[in-house]
Amino acid sequence: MARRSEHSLEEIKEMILKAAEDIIVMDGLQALKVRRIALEIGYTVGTIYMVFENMADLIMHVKGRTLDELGDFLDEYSPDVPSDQQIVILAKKYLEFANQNYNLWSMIFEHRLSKDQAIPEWYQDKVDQAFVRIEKLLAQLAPGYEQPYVHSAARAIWSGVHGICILSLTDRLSYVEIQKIERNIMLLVENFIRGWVLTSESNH
Amino acid sequence: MARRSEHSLEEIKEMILKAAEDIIVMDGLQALKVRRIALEIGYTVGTIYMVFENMADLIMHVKGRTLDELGDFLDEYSPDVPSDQQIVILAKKYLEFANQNYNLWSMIFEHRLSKDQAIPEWYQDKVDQAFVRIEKLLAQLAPGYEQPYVHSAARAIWSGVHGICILSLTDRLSYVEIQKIERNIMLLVENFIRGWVLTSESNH
DNA sequence: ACCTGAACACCGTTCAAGT
DNA sequence: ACCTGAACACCGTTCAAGT
Repeated sequence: MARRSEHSLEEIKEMILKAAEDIIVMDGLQALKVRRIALEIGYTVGTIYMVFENMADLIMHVKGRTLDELGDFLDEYSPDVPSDQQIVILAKKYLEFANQNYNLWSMIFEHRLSKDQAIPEWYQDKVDQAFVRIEKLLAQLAPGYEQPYVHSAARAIWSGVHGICILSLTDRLSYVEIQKIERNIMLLVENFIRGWVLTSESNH
Repeated sequence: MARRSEHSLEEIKEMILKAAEDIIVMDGLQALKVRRIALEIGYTVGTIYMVFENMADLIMHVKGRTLDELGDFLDEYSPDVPSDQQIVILAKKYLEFANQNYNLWSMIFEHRLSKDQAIPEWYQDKVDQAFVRIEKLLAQLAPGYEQPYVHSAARAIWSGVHGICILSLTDRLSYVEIQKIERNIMLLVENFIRGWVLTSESNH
């Protein structure tokens, strides 16, 4: 025992994160235990505390990964359509990601760190990267509003899309059910934009 | 010890729920432990299992209570204002409740029961009572749309309001910060309604 | 019948001890 | 230096034993 050096610390860290993700995808966040991760990667519990401070730290890193994946997924949007349709497409992609990766996605919002623990800066950056990027994309599509107002509108409509997702989605829905949610998202986004553009025009 | 009969089972149940609520309000759901509840009500842990199946059962009852309180609070809305303003007022009241009772309110959405446990019927009824009532109120304000379409729109805009709340709120925000969130809610609701009424008019 | 509290299984975390 | 695994504190839940 001890001093195996079969894997570098970086490799072990990667193995742990991969194992944790697998467990969450299969059985949800509640099924994530140190001993199970240890078993899955062929090390003992102590090893996990070599590369992560504690469980909360490990979970934050899994959440960070999911945010990265979400960002990458949303970047694959197709820019060869009318502006107002792009928002709908982006919103649909968000729904698709949330549905396909439900246990990982919902974990981002379910898990709250205890009051004394501050949100790590690197994590907050990832949140910003994922969501502010969305807001920027939406803001590009805006008519001649003032910058801060555009930002608010983007944030409002995007929160709205997220609200529909979080209240509608459960573990794994059928295609028909997803289509219903898609229609609700379109309802919200299209009517909002229609009302918004209308106000813009009457201002000029 | 044993056979005290100082309180009826109903009284004990009430004491437990009250203690649990107090703990959650003060220190959040994570601070809720059987032993702490037992200490607070002056009984031992075994007693709690006389009136509740387990912790999950107890938590569901606390969530049910919060839903009742939320419903009562929203019923205090003032009907002596223009229809389109009523939605905004209702949405603002929702934000107010969520902010004032943050730990209880967020618990409704944070806590997920393990996969094997089904949602109790009485709890699902309370959810419907709280949220479908909102949807009905919103639906009343609608122009001459078809019934199912009105219902979808109500659900969409209400999910949107909830989305803004869930992404904006944290433990206890200042009055200024709450006002910012209020403005985002108004932005979403007012523009949605404007766009929606517009479509309605062009259909007739 | 009502309530206790020791006992159990399981959890995250630590750290002296091995190589 | 790297890794183990026993030990600790704490958790939810049970149930034989008291009155």
